[in-house]
Amino acid sequence: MMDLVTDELRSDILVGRFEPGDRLLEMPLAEQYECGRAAVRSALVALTSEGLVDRAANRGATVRRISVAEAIQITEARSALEGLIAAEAARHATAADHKELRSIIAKMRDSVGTEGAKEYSRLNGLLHRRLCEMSKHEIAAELVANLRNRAAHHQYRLAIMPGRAEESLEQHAAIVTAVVAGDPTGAAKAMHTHLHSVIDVLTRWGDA
Amino acid sequence: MMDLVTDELRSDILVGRFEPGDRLLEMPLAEQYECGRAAVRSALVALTSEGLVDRAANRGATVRRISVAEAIQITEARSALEGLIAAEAARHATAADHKELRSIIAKMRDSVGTEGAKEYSRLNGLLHRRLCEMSKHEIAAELVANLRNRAAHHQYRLAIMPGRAEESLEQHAAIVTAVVAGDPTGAAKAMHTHLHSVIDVLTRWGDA
DNA sequence: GTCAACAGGATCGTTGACAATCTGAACACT
DNA sequence: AGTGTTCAGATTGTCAACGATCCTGTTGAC
Repeated sequence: MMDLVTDELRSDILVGRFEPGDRLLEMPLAEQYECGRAAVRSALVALTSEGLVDRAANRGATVRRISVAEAIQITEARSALEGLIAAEAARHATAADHKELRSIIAKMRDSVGTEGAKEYSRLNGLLHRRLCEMSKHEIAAELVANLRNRAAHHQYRLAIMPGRAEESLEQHAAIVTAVVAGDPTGAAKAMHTHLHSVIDVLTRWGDA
Repeated sequence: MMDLVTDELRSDILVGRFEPGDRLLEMPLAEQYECGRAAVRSALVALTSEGLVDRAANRGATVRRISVAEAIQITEARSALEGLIAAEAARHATAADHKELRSIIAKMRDSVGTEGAKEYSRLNGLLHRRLCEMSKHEIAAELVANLRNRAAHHQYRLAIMPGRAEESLEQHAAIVTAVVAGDPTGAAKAMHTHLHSVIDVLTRWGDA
């Protein structure tokens, strides 16, 4: 029960059921998840370590608000780590993995014009997540997953930017091409250019 | 009191007061730190999120044991992140920072032949930590600090290897030279070669 | 009208006791 | 001897209540 509450609360924060700045009162959460205050406290401690929750002594917890400046730093760190992941994925990916990656890119290409940004965003997340798994680099994968969670809100705002999908599609395709070619340094470089283009958008966002 | 216990327990694990595999029973720890079981539980949850403690449901917590393979992955992730940090440090370091870095290198050079590996290891840690602070990159610095903690045990075994200090001294000097020169890509590269030499040692260690 | 002191409410932090679960050993059975 | 079973001990998970702390709105003096 204890770990379940942690997962549910994290999930509820990530999907926006709780927004940045919202207070996370122990008693109401205990009722909502049908558990005791102890389980909620445990979850809040864990999510604080993960950087998703702010906690002040005797003043309670809130959903952590990530500034644009922080989102940029998070993306910079992701760039460093996902470069490593892309390189390792290029080394370890199997033929079946190659097929799956190409299939994801194809679906992304389909969803660009037709459907809303939601499907493209889902495929985007799926691609990055599968690359993490293929890299067999558990440490880097865990850190990247955490960073992605922290900036989830900004990622979403970025995904619905007009024209953004077209731009990022080619970058994603370049990453997959390098991984399929078994080119570690090429894959890392492609990942860097992709995430640095994200940083560019965030920077312009911060100035405005 | 609650957060204090977390810090004390983490510190006790890092300095080896508890060794990998040791059980962390709630009741004895509560007596040792003169607090209630709740505070200990809270600390165990937090340290589990940090990767320092293993917890199995209803079976208690132990100090996490890091294999050589994991230590290698940790160092690879550090290489990616500290490359970023070295580059940012090269951008942001002030004249006073340059002076301090050169002073640390000088002290390292002194301690190589004369004193035991303990002083060199201390300066090594200090150098990396100061670079993290100078980079002004809080996100990367936090992640690196965590990774360093996770592999603390292996770092220590590595530090007392004969001849290791001489080899790593020149690598550290190269990093500082690039940072002082305000050369971000050079600093990142120097950091990469340094940490990849650490990975080499760990790899030979793993084979043996 | 402004500011400090104060009381009330809300919320967290801590404690102690109880329930649930796991571990290991003793024991019966084949 | 080997295997399955039962039971006691140890340890964690959960709960309810109490005390401590902080925020808010009000009161009163100046």
